[in-house]
Amino acid sequence: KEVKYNKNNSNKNQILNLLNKNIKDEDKYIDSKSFQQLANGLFQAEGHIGGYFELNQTSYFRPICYISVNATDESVRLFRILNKNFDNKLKYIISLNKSGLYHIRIQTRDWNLIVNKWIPYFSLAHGDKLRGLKYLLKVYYIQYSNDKNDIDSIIKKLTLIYNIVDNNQRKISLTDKIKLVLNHSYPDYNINNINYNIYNDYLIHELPKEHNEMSIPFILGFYLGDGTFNIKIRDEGTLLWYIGVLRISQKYTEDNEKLFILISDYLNTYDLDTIIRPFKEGTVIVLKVESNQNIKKLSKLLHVYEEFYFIKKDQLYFMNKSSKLLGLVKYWKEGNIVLLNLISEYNLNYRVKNDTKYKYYLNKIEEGFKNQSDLYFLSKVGIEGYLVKLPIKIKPKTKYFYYKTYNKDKDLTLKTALDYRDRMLNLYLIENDLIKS
DNA sequence: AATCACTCCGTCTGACACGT
DNA sequence: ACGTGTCAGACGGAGTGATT
Repeated sequence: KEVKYNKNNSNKNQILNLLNKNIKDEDKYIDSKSFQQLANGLFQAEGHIGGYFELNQTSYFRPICYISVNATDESVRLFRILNKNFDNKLKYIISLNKSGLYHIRIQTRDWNLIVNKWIPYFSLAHGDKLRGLKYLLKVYYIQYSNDKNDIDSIIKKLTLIYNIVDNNQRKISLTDKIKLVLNHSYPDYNINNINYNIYNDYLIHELPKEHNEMSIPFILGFYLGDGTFNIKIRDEGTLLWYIGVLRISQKYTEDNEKLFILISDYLNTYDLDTIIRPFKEGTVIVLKVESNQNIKKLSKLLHVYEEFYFIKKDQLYFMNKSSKLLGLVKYWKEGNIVLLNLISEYNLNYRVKNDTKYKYYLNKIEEGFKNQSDLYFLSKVGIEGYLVKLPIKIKPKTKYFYYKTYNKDKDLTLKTALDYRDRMLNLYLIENDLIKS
């Protein structure tokens, strides 16, 4: 279980000390390219590029780049590895939120580090984040150029700054800021002469096509930031129905839609289907991996990067484990209960919140299977005996139990077949760490 | 399954302050 | 011009439940 840092078990200095420790030995062998892809995915989701002005009447801009997440032992581990890629020059900011949980920001406000390290490192980002980095670089070149104080440079720089974040919360509007700065440096200049349309041309409207690199670690990192996985329990008819769903939601923008299509196309090459849907009257766009088949495929792809589970460790183990049962428990009572227990244990969305609900589901399973035949996964073979065919991967795909082997005792034959079926299913649960032996 | 309505609180995005 | 500590209001979206 991942440990969350809250006001009862930690203070700021303790967390800071942990962050400043060296990375763990086993993390020293992490593939740096894969980790960079993962970090870029996380940056895509939780990263920020922005900054602020020192003074209202000047255009001197101070940048801020960061990634922020809840403070847990795993997010500390993640940030330590990330910071090692920056020669440990990134700073940490720790804050306590209202519910008593700590939050960490790994950030820099250092132009030098941003231009030489941050921007190159996060060049695998897409859409608005990539655009933001490109704008920030342009701002840097203007701010430190010889003609930085030219009217043209000032307006160009301010225009770029105001477009780094699509929903900026600046107190002064772009036109007011331009007026303030120009008024201060050029009191005689007639600000009514400014043609703002020209400066919009400095913005990048279409990102270059070379940035279409996609990878499983990037998707994993993106999921770590903005994704969620849960299993819905549908309670209709006589039996329960379990549906695994992984979702990543983003604010609806053209950039994000393109990114989702890129991810979707990439996952398609692994024969994995996704659904992209607008949500909340088109303000949000959601990428979903649904259906038990798709979840199983995704689970296998992600499992390769188990060392990168980080802040979604619990959720991803839950996904890996439950995907061993999704789709095959329909006629299998024990499997049904184990899956229900898993869902209850991980306490995720559509959680089995309280005992009453849990007991209700358990009872539903008991009742549901009363009406089902006990001869599931087993069929009669003419007048010769029985055949057991299990939904799991197993050495002989099917196993026969002939009457003649058991002295033509049909009841004994059936019992042996059933014992075999139950034993193998139970073994499957044990081997996949779904129950204790 | 899809969609809608509603609430709450956590994060996002700067902003301020002060030192050198 | 730049480093750094700390703060806060607004907005977004997670969570929830109901309906079709």
